[in-house]
Amino acid sequence: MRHQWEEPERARLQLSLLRWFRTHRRDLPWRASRDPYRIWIAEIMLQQTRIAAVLPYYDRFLRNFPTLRALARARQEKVLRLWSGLGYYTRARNLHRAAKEIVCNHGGKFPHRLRDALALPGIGRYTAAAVLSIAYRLPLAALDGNVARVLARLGAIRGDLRVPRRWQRLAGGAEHLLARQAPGDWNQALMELGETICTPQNPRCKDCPVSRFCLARARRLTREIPAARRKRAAVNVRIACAILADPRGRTILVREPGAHDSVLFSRLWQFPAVEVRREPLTELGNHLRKLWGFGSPPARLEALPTLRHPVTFHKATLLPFMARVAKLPHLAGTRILALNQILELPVSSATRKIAAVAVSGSA
DNA sequence: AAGACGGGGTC
DNA sequence: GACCCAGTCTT
Repeated sequence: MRHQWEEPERARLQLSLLRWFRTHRRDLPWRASRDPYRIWIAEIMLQQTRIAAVLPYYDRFLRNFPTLRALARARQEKVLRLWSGLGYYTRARNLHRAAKEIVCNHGGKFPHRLRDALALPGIGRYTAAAVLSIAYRLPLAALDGNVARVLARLGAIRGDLRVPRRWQRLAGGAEHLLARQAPGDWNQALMELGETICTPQNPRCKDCPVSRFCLARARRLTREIPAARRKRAAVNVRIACAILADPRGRTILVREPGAHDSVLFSRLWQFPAVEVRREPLTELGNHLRKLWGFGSPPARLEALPTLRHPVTFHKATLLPFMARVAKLPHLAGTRILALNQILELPVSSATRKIAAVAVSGSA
């Protein structure tokens, strides 16, 4: 990749892609301004997450926290609630912490220096480069999954792009190729190309503005590049959970995840749950007895439809059980609220799914 | 260098 | 159902 495009070839490639971007640039909410705060929020939400998934969250988040200072002032519970369903909840926790640090150490303004940005929690090389190049026009190349794929094809780089050695090489190529007169546009152009044209499968080379520079295309390697990521073997888990309903239609949520289900419930509010080894009903009953302490948990648990919830390599089968109880216990680390109002607490998608079957099951 | 961390679009 | 995404952090 290094020195692959010497002048004037490099300048031609840059102009071709930048011209294409000016006409194909989509109107996305975070492109409406160059406010570093708004760009930062977008970049964090977009980590490992598609644009379509982010869209409904982005505007709502900015309405609730219009400024960096507003975010820094907020309660973490509210930040997580607005992140609820988006996944990778550490991002929200880090975002909140970083906002506080920026208020304390940088006067409430997103830092201009690369090393200051990198020192913030949740901001790595990619995000720092993206925010600083777009908001402040700093000449930093943003290397993400899309850009890596585009560069690998342009330079006919084979093998797993994620191995550090190869990623470093791609980063070098990205720096070399960076259009320094318009780094923000350049980075976004590369990402946009990767997402809409230079896609993982069936790239639309016919529509590609830089196909004539592409070594993979010349060598008919677009299908081989990039190499597939190696995948981890799936692990099956069964989780039994209890939806308890009192006469007023309220239920109880807990925030004491067992070690096994942290990935499912992400240390957010959840229904009382236990990983099933043998017999769901018995084991869930035991779990509830422990939760209740010396009181008496519900006697009859009614099975609701089973749910599948795959997350990463975990293939979870959720076994929801519903029980009517006369009175819910008031315990530390628990919350009692109406079943149809659990979205007022930060919960994972698994908890949302369970609540949905419970609502339809109890109707 | 490898693993953990969510969720859903897309083919 | 598999693949993979506008990655970062920990071990």
